[in-house]
Amino acid sequence: MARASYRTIGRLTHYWRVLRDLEAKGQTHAYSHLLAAKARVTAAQVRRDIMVLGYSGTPARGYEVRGLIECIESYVFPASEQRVAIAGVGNIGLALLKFFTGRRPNLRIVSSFEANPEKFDRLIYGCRCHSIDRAGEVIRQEGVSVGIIAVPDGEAQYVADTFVDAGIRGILNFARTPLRVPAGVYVENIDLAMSMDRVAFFARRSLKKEHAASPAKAPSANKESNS
Amino acid sequence: MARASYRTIGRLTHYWRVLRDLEAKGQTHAYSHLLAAKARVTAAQVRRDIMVLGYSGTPARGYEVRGLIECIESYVFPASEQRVAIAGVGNIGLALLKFFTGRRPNLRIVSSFEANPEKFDRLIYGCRCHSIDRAGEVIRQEGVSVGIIAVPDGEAQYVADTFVDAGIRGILNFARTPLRVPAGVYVENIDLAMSMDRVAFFARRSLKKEHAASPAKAPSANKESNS
DNA sequence: TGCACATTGTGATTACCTTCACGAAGCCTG
DNA sequence: CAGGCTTCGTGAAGGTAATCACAATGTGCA
Repeated sequence: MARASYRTIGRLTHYWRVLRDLEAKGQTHAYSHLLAAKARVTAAQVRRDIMVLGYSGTPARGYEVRGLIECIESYVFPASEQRVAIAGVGNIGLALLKFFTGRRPNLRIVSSFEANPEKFDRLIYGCRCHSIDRAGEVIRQEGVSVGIIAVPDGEAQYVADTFVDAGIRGILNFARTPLRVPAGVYVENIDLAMSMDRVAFFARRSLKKEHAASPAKAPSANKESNS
Repeated sequence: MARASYRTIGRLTHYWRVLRDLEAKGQTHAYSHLLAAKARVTAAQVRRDIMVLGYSGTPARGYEVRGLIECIESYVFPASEQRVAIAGVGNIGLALLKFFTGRRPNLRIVSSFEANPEKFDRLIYGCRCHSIDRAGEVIRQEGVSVGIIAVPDGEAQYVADTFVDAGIRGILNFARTPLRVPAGVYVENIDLAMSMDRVAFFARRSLKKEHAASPAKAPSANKESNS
């Protein structure tokens, strides 16, 4: 049973969503073909991904929807509440806080941190805002293991260091700074400006190709945004 | 001169940023080593990426900062204003609108679309809000080539179809629906929930590894977020 | 002027995913 | 109960992107 890669984990959460839809529609079984079509991947890819779960379907019936859902849940989702903290409740940070609140199973943003004293101690979407200087203390106290960085680029490394020192092992980074973290700490970067530039670039290229009447092959629909 | 891949384009925009910083500090030349260190990639990677630009450095001096900046700009950034439209000015959409306004060179969000009539015709960050039903018309009129989708999942495909029909060739998709688009249209997906789940997963795995005292090898800091 | 050194540009290699393709296995039909 | 069909599980092959490693090149110094 191979170790799940970054991409595999992403797809598994996707299958999970598809399976929930199928279950809501009353489907009890699903073939890899069906999952593949709904998730826009190949059937072989689906089977490979499910392989890492150690879950088995049966030829002729495919995968049992309920069983597979539970298997994915126990594999990729936290068994008990996993706590998250967010640094920066500006423009993007606020939107993320609102977006994530109550949305992921067993994942909860419990604290936010800010440099701006005006926001200290306020409750924002049910989440207390602290000074970034108290981050270490609060994170340890609350048992936070995941951090979101949504602060200006220049402060990102400082926040990351604070996070790591306090025991955080996974960081979702929206700053454009590539973070330096010790081995074993997972960082996923989402660089909105980079993604925007890239989309604009390929849109232009596609238009050019059209003019040149060449078969217009863009890297096509898909990628995950990270740095 | 190889064709630039999705990842290469991303890194080039990153080098561009690094180079601008260097220029601001008065540096006139830079070695691939230096750029690599600042962008957290390998020197060979930097040289390969620069290769696709057709730009050459000199052994002994490395790359000329000013020249390389201009070369990257002319390669990845629009030569003249490229117009963007955004569908959905809810939580995330609004944050994006605010985030992107005036931030990228020659890239401007000129219109927004909504299903909610209350917002029609309002100006939001200098950008007029239209009914989604008028999207085709407005997009053609304004010459928009890039679209951002920040609507609820269920509406994403409809918006994408409208965008594509109107001539949009690149889409930045924040909905969790994998979009079906014709070949030649570039889609970059940013699935925030998926990224969050993934970070949480690898954070847990890292903690577990620590307990198991195995060498804790996470996929490590880096990835792009797309579907 | 010529030598020694550091860096570039790039063919070759490696690593990682994805896809192919096929043996094994369960179900349905007759 | 047996045959045929469809699907799963997975070793092998293929593709793409990153890394290695080295020849070529230009610089500064003696």
